[in-house]
Amino acid sequence: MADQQHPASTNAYDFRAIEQRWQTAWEDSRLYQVSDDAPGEHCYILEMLPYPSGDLHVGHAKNYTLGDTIARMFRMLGQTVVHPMGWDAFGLPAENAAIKRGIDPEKWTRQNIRNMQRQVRLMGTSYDWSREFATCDPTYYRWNQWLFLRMYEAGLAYKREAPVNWCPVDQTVLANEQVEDGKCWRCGASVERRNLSQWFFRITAYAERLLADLDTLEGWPERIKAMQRNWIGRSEGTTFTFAVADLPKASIDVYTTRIDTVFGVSYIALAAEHPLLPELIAQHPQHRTAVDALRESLRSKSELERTSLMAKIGVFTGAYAIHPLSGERVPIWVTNYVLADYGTGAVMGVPAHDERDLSFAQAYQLPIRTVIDEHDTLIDSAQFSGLNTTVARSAITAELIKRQVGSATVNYRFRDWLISRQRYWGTPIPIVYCPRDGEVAVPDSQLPVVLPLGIPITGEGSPLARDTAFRATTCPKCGGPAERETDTMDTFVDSSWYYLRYLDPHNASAPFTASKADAWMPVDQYIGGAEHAVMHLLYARFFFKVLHDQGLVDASEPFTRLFNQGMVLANGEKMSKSRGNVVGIDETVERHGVDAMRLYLLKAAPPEDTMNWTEDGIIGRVRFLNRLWRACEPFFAHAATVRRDELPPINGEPQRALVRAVHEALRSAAEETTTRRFHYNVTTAKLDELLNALNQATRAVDDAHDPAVLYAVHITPLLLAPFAPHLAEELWERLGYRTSVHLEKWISYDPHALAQSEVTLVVQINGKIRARLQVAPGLTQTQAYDQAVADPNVQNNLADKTIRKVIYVENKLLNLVVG
RNA sequence: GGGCAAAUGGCGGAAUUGGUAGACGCGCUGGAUUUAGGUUCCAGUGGGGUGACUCGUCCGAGUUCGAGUCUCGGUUUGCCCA
Repeated sequence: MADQQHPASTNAYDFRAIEQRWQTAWEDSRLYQVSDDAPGEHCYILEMLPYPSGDLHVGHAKNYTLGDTIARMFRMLGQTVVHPMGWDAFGLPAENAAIKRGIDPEKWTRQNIRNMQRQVRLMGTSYDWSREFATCDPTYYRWNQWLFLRMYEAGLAYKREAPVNWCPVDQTVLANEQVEDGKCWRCGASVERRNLSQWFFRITAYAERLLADLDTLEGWPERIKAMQRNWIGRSEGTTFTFAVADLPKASIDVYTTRIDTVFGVSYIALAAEHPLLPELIAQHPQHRTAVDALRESLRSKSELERTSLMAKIGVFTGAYAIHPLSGERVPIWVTNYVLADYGTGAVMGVPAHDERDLSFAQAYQLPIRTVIDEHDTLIDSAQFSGLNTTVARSAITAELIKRQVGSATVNYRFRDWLISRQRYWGTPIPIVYCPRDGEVAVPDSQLPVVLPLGIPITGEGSPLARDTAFRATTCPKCGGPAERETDTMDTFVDSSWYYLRYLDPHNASAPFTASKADAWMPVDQYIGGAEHAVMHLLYARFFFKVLHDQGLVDASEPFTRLFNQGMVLANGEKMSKSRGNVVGIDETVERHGVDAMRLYLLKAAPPEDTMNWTEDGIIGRVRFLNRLWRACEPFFAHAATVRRDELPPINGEPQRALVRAVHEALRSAAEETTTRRFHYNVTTAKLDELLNALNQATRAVDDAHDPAVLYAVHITPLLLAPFAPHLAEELWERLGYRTSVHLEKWISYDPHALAQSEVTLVVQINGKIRARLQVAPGLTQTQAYDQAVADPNVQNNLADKTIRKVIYVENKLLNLVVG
C-alpha cells in the first residue's frame, strides 16, 4: 500500500459546460412541468413571490436553493410537486426609476423580470415555468379588480375619510402594517398623518378567525404566530359612558380593560380629533385658544410621535364629565396620547394604576387616587371595595350594564387594511364617480380597467389623476359622463392570492377554477423571510378566508407550513449597494459554479439562521465537487449494471463503512425533509463523509469492480441530485444511464446498512470515562460488565471499592457506580 | 419594562429522544508529489501536562449514576411588543 497516492492532477471538471448543458436540456424536455391530473400525492412547494428588483445576490439564492432542494427532495420521495415562480411586478421602485431616470415603469419592470428569469434559471431551479406570470399583466390584475368587486359587494371594501399614514418621500398613504417604528417600511422616511378619503378592506371583520385559526397552524413558527396575535391585539374590556355636565345630550364613551380601577379616575383624556370636542369648546370659549393650539400642533403628527416620542401633553377643555358610578365631576382634557381611531377615542385617566396616565397627571398636577392595594384588592371603590380585581371587573361591568351605561366589549388593536395608493404603477381600483349615481362599481364585463401605459411620470402627484383620458369615462349605471377612481391598489393585494393563480394561470374567465385550486391547496410548504409576518402573511390569510366564504376555495388557511429562512450577511453586515458588499449570483456562478454555490448556501448554517458569506467557505464546496468527480471518474468507462435496490455483498471493513455512509446520507436527506427541519447542512456533511469513505475504500480495495464500491458510486448521483443537480445529472449520464436522474425515486435507507460490526463502549466509573472498549454490538449487560472489568485501567479505578449500581446503555455506555 | 429565541474550538457549525462534546467544512501546522502559485494527496489540529491524567459547551446554583441538552437565578446578544 506504499504507493496509494493518486497521481497529482489539476483536473477539475468543467462546471460551466456541464451546468449550462443540463439547464438547457431540462428546459427543452420540460422536465419539471406538472399537470393537475398528474397521479400521486399532490404537494405544493412555494417561495414567496419575489419583487423583480434587478440583480439577485446570494441572499436570494439561499431562499431559492432551499425551496428548490425541498421541491426536488419531495419529488424524489414520490410526491407530485408543483413548484411555480412569478413576479411581484407592480410597485414603487419601477415608478421611482421613471422619475429619476426617465425610464418607462413597464419597460423597466419587464427588463428586470427578464434578467431575474435568467438568474433564477442560472441557479438550477426546478420551476414549472408554464405557470409563470407577472402581477402587472392585465390578465392578472384584472382579477385583482374582480376580487375587489366581490369584496365591495360583500361590504368588505369601502371608502371613508380617516387619519392615515402619509409617506412624504413615496408620496402615498400606507397601511398600518407598512409603518415600522413610525417609518415607511420601504423607504424609511418618517410617516406623517393626514386626513384623507381612502379605500379600505374590512380585515377587522375577520379578526376573530384570523386570531383563532392561528392555533391550527402547527407548521408555523411560534414567533410568527405570536407577532400576528400581537398585531391583531385582541383585548376584552368594558365600554361605558360618561355623561357631560351641563350638556344633557352629550356623552363620552370610554373603553378600558381595567374597569376595576374606575373609581380612580381623575380625568378624561380625549383625542385631539374627538368629535365631541367642538361642542365642548363652544360651551367653554375661554379654553378655545389653548385647545385649538394643541390640535393645530398635532395635526400632522404621526401616531408614533404622539404616543411614544413626544412628552404627554394636554389642555383642559373647561368641561366636566359625570362619573357613572360615583356621580363625581371629572375634568375633560384633550391630549396627544389618545388616538381618535383606537377604541373610542377617549380614555379614562387613572394615574395610580396606569403609567401613561401617571406621567400625564404628574405633569398637570391632577389627583392620583389609589383604588387597588398591594393584595390586588379594591379600596375606596364604594360597594366594590374589598373585591379582588378579577371579580371586581365582572361586578362593575355588570353594574354598568344594569344601569344601561356600559357593556362588555372585545376590542382589537389592528385596523382595516388601507389599500389606496396615490401612485401609478399598480392595479387601478375599479370604481367610477358619477355626478348622478355617485360611487359606482365597474361591472365585471368592463374589466380590466387597464392601466394606461406610456403616460408621463413626474413624481408630482398621482399620474393617473392627471391623465384626463384615463379619468374620463361613462357611468355604468346611467351612461352619463363620469370619472374614474385614480388610486391604485396596494401591491400587497397582488401577493394575497397569487398562489392560487399559479394553479390556473391561463384562465380567462375566472381568477382560477375552484377544482384546480383545491387539487393543490393549501400550500404544503411556504418559504420566505420573517419580515412579512404581519404584512403579506396576514393579508394573504385574510384574502383566503374571504375566498373561502365566497365558495372559491375549500381550505380555510392558505399555507399549512411556513419556513422562515435566515438572511445572508457579507462581512457580518447586511448586503446593500451602499455598503458595496453585495455578493452577486452571476459573479459567484461564473467563478465557482452553481452546484458549489447551492451546496455552500445549504452547508454554511441551518437554513433558519443568519449566515455569513465567505469566499473561503465556497472553496470548500468547489473542492468537494472536484474530489467527487475524480472519485467517480474511474467508473465512467465501465458500463456496469448495478442493483441499487438491494445491499451489495460486503467484502471488507472499508466497504462496510462505505455502504453505511451511503445509507447515513440517504437517511439524513430524507429525514431532514419529511420532518421539515431542513437542516441540510447536516446532510451535506454526510455527503462529505460518503466521499471520504469512498476514497478510503477505493484506496484500500483497489478494485474497480468491488460490488460495494460500484453500489456507492451508482447511488451517489441520486444523493447529489437535490443539492447539486447538474453534477448529479452529468455523473449519472457518464455512469451509463439514459434518463434523467431527476426522474429517479429516492432509496429508503436500510437499517441493516447502518449496523456496525463493532461499537465503542464507554466505560465510566462514577460518571468518569475510564475506558473505551471496541466490542461487538448488542452485548448483554453481563457480557459488557465482564469485558469492562477485564480492562486494566478499569481495574485500577475499581480497586477495592464496592459496586453499588450498574447502568448499561446498549452499544453506548456502561457506568459503574462505586462507593 | 414585558414576551420569545439564542450563547459550543481560531471561524461556520454537529451532537433531533439526558449517555463518547467538537461530526463535517474553513483556517492553521507538518510532510509528500508537483513545482510559479488560493493544485492534489497524507498526517495533525479545544486548553494544560513528557505521561497516566486533568480542565473544558456564557456565569452561578440544582436535579441525576450521568447535563451542551432538564430546573432555578444571573449576564450578553438578537427579534417582537410596550
